[in-house]
Amino acid sequence: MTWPREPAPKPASAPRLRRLRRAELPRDSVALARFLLGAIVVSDVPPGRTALRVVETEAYLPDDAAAHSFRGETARNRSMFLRRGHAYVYFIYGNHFCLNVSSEAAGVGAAVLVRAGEPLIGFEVMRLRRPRAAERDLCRGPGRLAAALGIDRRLDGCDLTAAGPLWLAAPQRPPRAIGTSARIGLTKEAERPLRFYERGSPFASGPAARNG
DNA sequence: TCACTGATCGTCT
DNA sequence: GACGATCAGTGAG
Repeated sequence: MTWPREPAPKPASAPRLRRLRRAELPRDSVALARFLLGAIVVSDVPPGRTALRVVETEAYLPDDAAAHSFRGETARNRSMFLRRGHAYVYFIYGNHFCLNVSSEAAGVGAAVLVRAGEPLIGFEVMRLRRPRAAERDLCRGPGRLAAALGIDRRLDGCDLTAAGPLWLAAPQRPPRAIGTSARIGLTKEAERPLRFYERGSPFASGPAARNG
C-alpha cells in the first residue's frame, strides 16, 4: 500500500461519529497508546467542530522518569492522575499546548500523548487557527495538533468519554500497520520504545524516513 | 528533506 | 534561575 502524495480528498459529508465509552478503553497505558491509533479526537470548541484521526501517540507510564507525573502530583499534572479517559493539557516551551489522555486508574499518574493526526472534519476552522500551515502539517506534531483543534488549558481535566467540548470517537478505519520507536524530544528514558505510529502515514511527525 | 537555531514563558527546584 | 513531551524559519545538499 502506498500513500498518495497529497492528503485524501475531503469526504463529501461529515462522517458519523460514535463516542467511545470508558469501558472500551484499555486499562494499560501502552495498550491505550496503540488503541488510540485510528481513533478520532473531536473538538467542539467555537467557532465550529474539528476532528482528526490519530496517527501517532506516545505512552508515559507510572514510574517513568520522563513523565510529568514522576515526581508526584502537582497543580500542573493533576489531570494525569484522573482515571483513564480524561484530557491532560499542558503548556510547553512558552508557546504550545499538548493533549494527553489519562491512561490508568484514579490516583495513578500516567498518560498517552496524542502527537499527530490526520484532519477529518473542519478544515476551514483548522486553517483559521493555523493559516500558514500546509494541509499535511495542520495536525503534525503535538503543538500543532492542539492549535488546530483549539485546545488550551481550559480543556485540562475534561472527560473525553462524556458529552463536552472535547471527546473521543470510535475508529472508522483501523491503522494499516503500527510502528514503534523511541519517544521524541526527551532527555530521560529516551530509549524506551513507547512511541507508536501508523506506518507510512504522511501525517505522523518527524522526518518521513523514521515513520516507514 | 533534513538539520540547526532562536523564540517564548509556565513550572519547579 | 534553569529547563522543557515544540515550532517556524532558514539554509544546505
